Amino acid sequence: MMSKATQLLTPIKVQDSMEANKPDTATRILDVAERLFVEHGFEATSLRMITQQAEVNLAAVNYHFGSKDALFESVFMRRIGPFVAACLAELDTLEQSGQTLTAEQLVVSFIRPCLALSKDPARGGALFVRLMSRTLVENHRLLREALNQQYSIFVQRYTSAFQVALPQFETEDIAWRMHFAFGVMFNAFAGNDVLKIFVRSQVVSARDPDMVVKHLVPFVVAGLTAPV
Amino acid sequence: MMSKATQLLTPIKVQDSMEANKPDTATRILDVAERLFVEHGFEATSLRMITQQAEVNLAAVNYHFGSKDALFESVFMRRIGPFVAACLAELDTLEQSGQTLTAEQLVVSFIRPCLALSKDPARGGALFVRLMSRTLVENHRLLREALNQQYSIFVQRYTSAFQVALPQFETEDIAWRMHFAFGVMFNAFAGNDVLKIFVRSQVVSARDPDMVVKHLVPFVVAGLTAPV
DNA sequence: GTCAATTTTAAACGTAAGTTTCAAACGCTT
DNA sequence: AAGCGTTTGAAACTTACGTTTAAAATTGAC
Repeated sequence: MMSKATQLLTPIKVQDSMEANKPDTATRILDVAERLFVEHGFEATSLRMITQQAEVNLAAVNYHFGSKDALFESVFMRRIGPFVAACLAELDTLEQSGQTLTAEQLVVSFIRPCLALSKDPARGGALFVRLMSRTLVENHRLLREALNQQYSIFVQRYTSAFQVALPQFETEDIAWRMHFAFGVMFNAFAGNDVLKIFVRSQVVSARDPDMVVKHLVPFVVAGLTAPV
Repeated sequence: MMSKATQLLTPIKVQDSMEANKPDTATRILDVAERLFVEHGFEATSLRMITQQAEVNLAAVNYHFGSKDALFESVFMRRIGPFVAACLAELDTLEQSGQTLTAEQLVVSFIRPCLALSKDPARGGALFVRLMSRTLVENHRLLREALNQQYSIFVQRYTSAFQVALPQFETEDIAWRMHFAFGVMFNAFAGNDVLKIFVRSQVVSARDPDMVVKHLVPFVVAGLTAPV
């Protein structure tokens, strides 16, 4: 699709050189929808906002994805697979090294993909972590139904790894520690600053990924390994 | 207001004895709106859902509160004042005791009001913590504008207290630690389980306040006091 | 008991939402 | 160049939203 202005100025062929690197309609919709869903939430983002910013026709969403719900699912699913794969690859590398794994190594194995994601605009940067955070508190149908449970391997692998790395804890304690640890890590990368409820800006660089990692690792590792 | 059935059966007076303990219209709207805003979010909650469940007329919201936006503000403001006051009262008690405060005491001074809130249905139970969590990630106008900054005293008091309790850290480190600590505490009480993104249910009792506290305190205190 | 102020009611308003339609335009194979 | 499946286009449709209106009911003070 071309913008109306471009269409008038370049009748036949020149548009190719000008817009060759422009992604196709479906991708453009996904990119814009991802950003708007993160910024405004699912309900507050209208298809008209998406299609206008993506410079596509309103009907394109229903043509390519079927519905607004299905669009959200596509936005989410485009990212989660590669992300989980990256974490599991980190775990594989660690476990194949043969050394006895520490909690810190496991934390870093999760943080490294988060950091890579945050620094790669081609994969949406930190948008996906923020999308997960929103999706969680918005309690989307997508999360309640079986669509996501295909990634239960993520939790299983980390649970097993932490049970080995923290043998002094019972299974239930491990679950609680992971609950807290992944909670604080996800929220840190999503830039969710609860203290903003009470004061304008507390941590100025809360969305600088390198700063997050620097301060996050000691906090999480200490929390994970603390005596019960 | 009476339900239609009641109206038919009890023409004049008996309704008083049957519905004497029923809160007035505005309170009923606030109670239902609080629950629905938490469950479905601001945008996905319609005034019709609220007024139907509250058994009041649709126009009652605009009559008593002015608009849907103003209703949300009223819902939020009804709870935040007493909550912040409770935390500050805990801090006052601690500081007046004269002893040198530990990070754990400060953590508990925040957790105790959260726990009291979670166990008191009359004040909405854990709903308000969940509402704060949603309000934060939904980035409400209410939080961006000056309405909330009247509670900056909350952050100031805790910052000062932690600077005394953790003298080995610089101001910026304290800010990061508080950022993480309050993040994990709020999310724990809100019952936000990020691992639910990947698997059905990890921590079964994640919304049992006593269990939360039991596991939360060691984690947070260790994270706060860990060496940089 | 009366009257004024407050509250509740039912209905309607204008707007914006997601979705559908169908013709036009495009891209590709032959 | 023709033909055909795919994609895009402009417009309309249905529905639900927040809000407003004005009459009716209720309440409280005198």
